[in-house]
Amino acid sequence: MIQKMKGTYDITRDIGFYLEIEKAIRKVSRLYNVEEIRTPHFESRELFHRSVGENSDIVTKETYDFEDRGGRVNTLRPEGTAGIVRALIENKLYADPRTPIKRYYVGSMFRYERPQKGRFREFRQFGAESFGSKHPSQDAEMIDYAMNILRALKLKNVRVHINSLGGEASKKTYKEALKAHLEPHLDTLCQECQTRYETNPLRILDCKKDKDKEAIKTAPRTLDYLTKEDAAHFEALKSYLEAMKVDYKVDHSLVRGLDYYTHTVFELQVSEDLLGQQNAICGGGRYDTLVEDLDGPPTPAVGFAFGLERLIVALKENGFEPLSPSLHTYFIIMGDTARVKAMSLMHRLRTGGITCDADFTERSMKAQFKQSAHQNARFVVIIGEDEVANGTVNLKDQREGIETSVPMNALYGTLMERLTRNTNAGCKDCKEKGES
RNA sequence: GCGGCUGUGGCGAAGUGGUUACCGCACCGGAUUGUGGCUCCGGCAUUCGAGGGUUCAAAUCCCUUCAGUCGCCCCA
Repeated sequence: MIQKMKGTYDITRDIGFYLEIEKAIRKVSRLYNVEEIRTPHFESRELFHRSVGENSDIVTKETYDFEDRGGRVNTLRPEGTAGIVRALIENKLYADPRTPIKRYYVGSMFRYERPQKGRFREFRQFGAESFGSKHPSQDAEMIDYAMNILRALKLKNVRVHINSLGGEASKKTYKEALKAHLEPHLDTLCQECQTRYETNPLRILDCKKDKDKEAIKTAPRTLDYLTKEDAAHFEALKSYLEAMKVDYKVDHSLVRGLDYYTHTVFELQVSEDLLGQQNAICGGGRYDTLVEDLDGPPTPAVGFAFGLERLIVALKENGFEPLSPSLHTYFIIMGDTARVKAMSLMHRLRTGGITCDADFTERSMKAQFKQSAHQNARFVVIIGEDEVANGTVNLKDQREGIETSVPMNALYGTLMERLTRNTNAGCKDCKEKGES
């Protein structure tokens, strides 16, 4: 038997979760005036090397690279931002008069990692980006937007962690201060951190291995090295968050693994007993130089990304139940001539917006009734030789248990009348129709 | 990349060398010749993740491999 590739999965029973999440995404994104964008699942390898960072874990050991028949070097996208930025530049979206340019995306990302709880090789992210504003209110709006997605899904107990790395100047002086501080303690750090000391010293801060070591505990904090302007940006962000009643926690160890972040970085975390070390369901931040680094015009930007698998684990723990599809009518068919009539009637009902299904396997009547129950059908329509002869069908209300004989040509009208009579007691589909 | 645990029908789950692989749920058929949910009866894996080996005999022992899961690293 051919099996799915390691770290991938088929969405079968959980499809309802994805549909509900996508629905919430569309609804909330509209409120923030954010449009969808869809970009390719693979890009040139160079794009990710230049954006995510040559020394990031993602690029050094996690990308799916392949050479195509034309000799081009492709990479399956490991994250969403790089492709969006490329599309922004290539399509000159920055020239759109409606600025900032705000776009969201939902789709698969790929990283070659050992799968575990909340982590897959093909996984799905929902993310959003805003291009063209360097104002802290834009950072705040993005955080509020992300939190509102969770509110729409009724997810509780989410903590917002924020920190600031500052702009280029702040980052540089901080990096020097950090290196100066760490130098005498270098030999106490883990092997990997000793390499990071040269390649990416910031990341030493959130190393789990060295977390409790003296050198890390006493390390300087990014916030203490911000320029006056950068510090003001962070303070303003906090006041906007407070204005929107977004609770946050300043987290000095939050530096994040992608090289392109500047100023604000943030994560939305659920408690560790749900997802262990994978408890960040959303991560994001500002990246003011990335567009320029990728040969676009200087454009400040801020964005975030959700891991949908992790979000679903959290939703399940919160008792979230996607709506299960319900069926208006199930046809129970006895005999070939009845089947012809039934097909005709179902076509008529469906044309008028009534959902129906029937048995297509010539099962016993008993089995067909069982099936109607499995399908959660509100009504059962019974049609056999007698009914065909009389031009009627038997209509049974499965909730009330009442069965009546209805002329075939009156079936649609009768069903419509009964389905819309008491919608609050009735089917979910009708309720939804009423809402929109 | 490293470590722990696991892999028996659609699902859950017994079985640790001996004959046709317990059982439960689900499913199908019948009792009830056209009315679900309850009850009763019957059916439903030549095969135990895959491949190889040991043995008179393997789901059970050995080797290899694949996959799942949890953790480390890191990340969404």
